Amino acid sequence: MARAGITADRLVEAGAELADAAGFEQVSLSALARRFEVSVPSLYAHVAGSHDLKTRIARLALAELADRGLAALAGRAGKDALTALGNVYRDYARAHPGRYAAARMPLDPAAAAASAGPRHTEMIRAILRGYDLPETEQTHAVRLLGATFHGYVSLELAGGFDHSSPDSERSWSRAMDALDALLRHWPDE
Amino acid sequence: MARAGITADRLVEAGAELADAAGFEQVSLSALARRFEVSVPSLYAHVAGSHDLKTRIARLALAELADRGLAALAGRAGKDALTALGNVYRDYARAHPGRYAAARMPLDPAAAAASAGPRHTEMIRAILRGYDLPETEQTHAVRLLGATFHGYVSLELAGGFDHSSPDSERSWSRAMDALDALLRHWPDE
DNA sequence: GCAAAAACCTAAAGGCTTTAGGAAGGCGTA
DNA sequence: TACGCCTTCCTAAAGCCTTTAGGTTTTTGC
Repeated sequence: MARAGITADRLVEAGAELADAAGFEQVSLSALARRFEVSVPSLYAHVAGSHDLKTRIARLALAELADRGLAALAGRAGKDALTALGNVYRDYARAHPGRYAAARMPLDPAAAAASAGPRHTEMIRAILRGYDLPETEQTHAVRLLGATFHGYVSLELAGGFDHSSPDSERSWSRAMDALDALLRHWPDE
Repeated sequence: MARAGITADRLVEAGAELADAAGFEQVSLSALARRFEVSVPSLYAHVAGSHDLKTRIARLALAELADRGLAALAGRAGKDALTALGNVYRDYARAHPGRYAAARMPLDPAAAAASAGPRHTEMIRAILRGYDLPETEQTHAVRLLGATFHGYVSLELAGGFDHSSPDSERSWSRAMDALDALLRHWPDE
């Protein structure tokens, strides 16, 4: 019988597509085996199991997000940079909801360290260079920005802002205005 | 054989406890059947299935959160109220991680409308009364606050702030300072 | 006290993961 | 070219989960 030419990367890519189309929780070795017309145990030659596959999808998503973020930040500073990075997260989550969900999956310390996670922190730190925050406040601001980006995107994705006016587009724009204002007038300790 | 005296409420309560102890994704009819020493199909007399059970746990969590929020807001205004509500979310999530995860589960429109979700929006709106925001900006601010609370708590719960200094406690406190400052100096449209 | 409703049961089908062990395709080398 | 080995793929089987179907026992209420 002809070989299907499966590799770990092809599995992860197909898993990511499935996640975007049907939801991250629908990703299973069974579904991928059907997709590649191969028996389920065959997949164990390429990935160590279901958890391994999902972890790889998470790392793919984190890396894609970091790549896009870095590209968006190039040549921008201040509010321009802030908005650009925010839009990268938001647009990615809306275009690839399954991948975004994967990126939020808790990774064990080993996998987390090997992921693009730290690059995300770096990107937000880079934005802060356009504002005038004391060194001791940097980490607090990074956490607040990360939380707000993630929180907004995740609530919007869950449909929290559907069917209510004003539309989410406008709220997002005002959220960026607000974060910019906050960073320009960061409260004293 | 003696009856176990199972009711939907007891199932939901046990499910919530299991979620807090082992994680929301570990909640299953099988686990609860073992817990009550009853066969799995018996549970279908009380809940409509696994999804129904999880939805009920989500609604329980939303209601508990709203109750605590309301109690915390009584007699407070301004930054005091802001911090109090933020702490309710954060403390609840840390004390009941499984329930908190359940509360974040996407509900179908019918279940969402019957849940305590709208009360949460009301609570944040109440906080805004202590600040001077134009009517048209209220919804934007509600969304930003909700997103930031949820985002921070969810990142912290996922361990995002572990093993890095300064400690999360301090960042949280500064986040409350920052949100207060933001609401006092909300940027013009 | 008896009927009906409610709580519980076994049986069974179907989906998912994972391990064990066997067959076949393809590549490197003699 | 042909041999052998590694890798890819297979079937079989066990274990866990959900859900439906249909039967029995306990409890409740008239």
